[in-house]
Amino acid sequence: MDSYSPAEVTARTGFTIDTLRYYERIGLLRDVHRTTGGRRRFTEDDLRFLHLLRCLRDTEMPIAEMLRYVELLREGDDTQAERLAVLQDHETRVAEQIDRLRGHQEHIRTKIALYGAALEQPVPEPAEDLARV
Amino acid sequence: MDSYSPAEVTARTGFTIDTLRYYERIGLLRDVHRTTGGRRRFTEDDLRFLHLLRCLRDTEMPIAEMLRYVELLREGDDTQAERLAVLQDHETRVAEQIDRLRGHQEHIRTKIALYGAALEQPVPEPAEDLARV
DNA sequence: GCTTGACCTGGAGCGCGCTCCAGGTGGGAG
DNA sequence: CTCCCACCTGGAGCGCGCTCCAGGTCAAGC
Repeated sequence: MDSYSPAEVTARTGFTIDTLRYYERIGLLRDVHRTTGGRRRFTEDDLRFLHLLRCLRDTEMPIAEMLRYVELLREGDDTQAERLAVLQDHETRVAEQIDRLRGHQEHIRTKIALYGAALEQPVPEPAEDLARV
Repeated sequence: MDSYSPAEVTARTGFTIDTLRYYERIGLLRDVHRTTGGRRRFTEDDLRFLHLLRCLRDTEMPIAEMLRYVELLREGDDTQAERLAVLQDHETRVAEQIDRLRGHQEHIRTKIALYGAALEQPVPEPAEDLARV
């Protein structure tokens, strides 16, 4: 079968089993198959969807927005434009986030360079200045 | 005077006054000056330090690690190497973070492109597939 | 001198996103 | 058949980083 136990899914997606159950509880995962005994079986599609969730979570999309996305999915094909908009808005935020991070990275590197200089010739650079950049 | 009221600092750093008080409470800000009446007055150095804090927070440094950094600062000049190490470790994480974000951004863009294609010629691309990337 | 609004303190509360727990069940290995 | 471990449910708890509140004080402007 191309179906996966919770343990296999945790291995492949990095979500803990508790997180998978949580996502199902709040409606982020829907219609997860069960064995007759009630154990979850995840499909290939579930896995793909979980990879998308991981991508969105790792880029700081709030769960509420992911919920909105799955709600749109559930409503069918005529919500495609809205889903696209959700993703585009998010992509914009991710791009901004990357830019901001790069700026901050620059700042940190500057500070690192100052420390490097101070450690090489310790006397002339008053250490107090290091708190000032 | 080159000293600033809480309101001026919130305007210049983006921290709320509650956050400033919180940072002082937990020891992240130390020795903030007061007027005789007990109101805070922030110095130029405080501002510079707050900008560093903002940079570290925005790049996801946990507060516990920023506390370690200020503790090292407090301990004096012979902790410079350790402070440098803290910053270098962090810079590495920031770089990784940027790389990961770029990967995820690529994924999102791919998905956006799929939606774009589906919306332009709606028939041949089954909408269900959109959940699969 | 009075008003008014920014500011003070200590402490409680909150929102997010999980994470853990108790107590019980399913099902493959030996 | 038995064992044992992965899995189940509902619900409580947690860690982080603030954020808000009550009840009071300071000080600039009129």
